[in-house]
Amino acid sequence: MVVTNEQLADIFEKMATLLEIKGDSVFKIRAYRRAGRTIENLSVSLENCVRDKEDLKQIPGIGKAINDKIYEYVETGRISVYDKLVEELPQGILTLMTVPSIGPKTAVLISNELDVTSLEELEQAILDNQLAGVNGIGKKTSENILRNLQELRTKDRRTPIAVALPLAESIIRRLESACEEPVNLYPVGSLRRWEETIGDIDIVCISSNPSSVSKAIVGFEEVSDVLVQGDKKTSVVLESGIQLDLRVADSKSLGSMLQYFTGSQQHNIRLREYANRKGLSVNEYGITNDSTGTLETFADEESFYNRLGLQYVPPELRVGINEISMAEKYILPQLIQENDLNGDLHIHTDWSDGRDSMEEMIKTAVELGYEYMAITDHSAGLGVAHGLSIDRLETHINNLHELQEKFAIRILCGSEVDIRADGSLDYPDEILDKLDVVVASVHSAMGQDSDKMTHRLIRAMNHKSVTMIGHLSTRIIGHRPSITFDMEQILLAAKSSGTALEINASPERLDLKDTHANLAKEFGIPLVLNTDSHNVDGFHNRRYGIAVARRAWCEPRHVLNTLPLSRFIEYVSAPKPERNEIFVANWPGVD
DNA sequence: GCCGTTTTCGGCCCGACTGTTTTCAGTCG
Repeated sequence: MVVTNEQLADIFEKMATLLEIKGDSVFKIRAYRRAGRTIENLSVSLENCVRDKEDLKQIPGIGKAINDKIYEYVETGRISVYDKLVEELPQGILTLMTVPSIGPKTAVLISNELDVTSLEELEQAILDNQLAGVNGIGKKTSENILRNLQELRTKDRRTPIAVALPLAESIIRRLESACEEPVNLYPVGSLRRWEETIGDIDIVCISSNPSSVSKAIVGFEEVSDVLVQGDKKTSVVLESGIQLDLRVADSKSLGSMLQYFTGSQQHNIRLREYANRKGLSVNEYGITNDSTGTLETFADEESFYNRLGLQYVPPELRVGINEISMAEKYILPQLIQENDLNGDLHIHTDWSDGRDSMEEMIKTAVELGYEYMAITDHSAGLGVAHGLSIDRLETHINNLHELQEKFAIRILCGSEVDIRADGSLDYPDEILDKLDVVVASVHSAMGQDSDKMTHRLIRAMNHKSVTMIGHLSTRIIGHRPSITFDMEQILLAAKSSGTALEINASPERLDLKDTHANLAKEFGIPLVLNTDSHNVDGFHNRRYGIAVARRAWCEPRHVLNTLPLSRFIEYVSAPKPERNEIFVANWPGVD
């Protein structure tokens, strides 16, 4: 049986909920929940750790009890304590709690009074007027539950960041122009932490007339429902099903507000625990000295963190694992930024399935200030993408050489070459030898079992012409799951063969994902941040790829295409086994 | 259940809003 971290995270999250229903200690519940979140964000596979007999207690938030339960689950596929909890609690109670506004207390109440075990039965019971009137539940609560229940069915729980971010940006622009008084709006929450999917759009607002902002948002055409409208907080649901929370702040405490609403919740809990140990209490308004009772406010986040004796923690790192203890020692990484990139090495044109011409794509790369780029149209095997036959590829290469004369950017000849089912490449060696950059990717036979897929990928990596593996997992967020393979073997092979791994910034891919990119970085494998652009707008997706790299704790030195041109050329010109050494040597003075 | 430069026991983040309550419990983030 394969055990994924997601399964383990899910089971501990469920356990926390079951204990909540049972009315167990809130601290025990919090410990399980925290363990679940930690496991979710882990880059190593716990299954592998168990097989290697590693001590999981060194992971923050995992002690003896949870360590043993993870071992039990990996070894037997069950956790007996969990099974017992499920058995002793009413059937279907976890399902009831998936409805917003139904917490543990309400779930127990509904379960006891109405004898329902599914959402369909609950809906019917409410429609039959059985819920309103049950102790503590009035007409309004009953209506709320019904509405939340029905909404749950129609909307996806989380929205991809590439949908949520442009939407938030547009709302912010429109709110700014809709208000008469000057207003400052800041996206916070999972959006600001650049998570790959977003729960709600959270915005912090500063204005001399906050109620006018609240009024403006409620009046927007696409608002389908108003959930909360108070002095400090307004929540609405948009037609798309996305919830938007607006929170009013005072400019003198903006730093604390941004910090608090950026989260993550887990980070904030850790931060407040840390502050408590120093005799300070933290809330969204500032920091209170426990002995004097005086509240100190902060106009920006940096001074807020510094007051606590901490280095500023970039939002992408605020996950609540070990960033606070590292900030305490001032050893957080200097994360990569968009302008660190000097090139893009995965670009399609209208020669294969791209929309824009080579000239247009090159011009855009020049405008971005890049020193180099690789044009990498598809290989012949990918018929649907109008892949290039050998003859067309040779013409393509000649055309690129001619174009090179006209542009002040180094244009590398490349290809995104299909990795066939057996791990061979879609072009013969003679033509691959003529290319500067080869992105090898899986586009077919994605259902292979883990062994077969692992061997297939390793065979491709061992090819002397393959510069990097493109979008390793091939997942499409929300549509297609990752292919299955043994990550550790892939990383070992990438390292020994001198093959780089791509972070594909295309927002529906984000592949490698953050935890895998982090693992690759730890293995010392060069990462390449590519947009996989199919038109000129595609280049701007690099911000999503940068977010993945930042969430993976990457500095510029971990990413190959931050190298200046001469050093990058030195890297790709060297035989593969020598490349890792060159990559490391090209960043002198860092360990 | 986890954790510790005060601790191996005794702590454990903090506030806004709603609905149904006449003072607060439940939920959410």
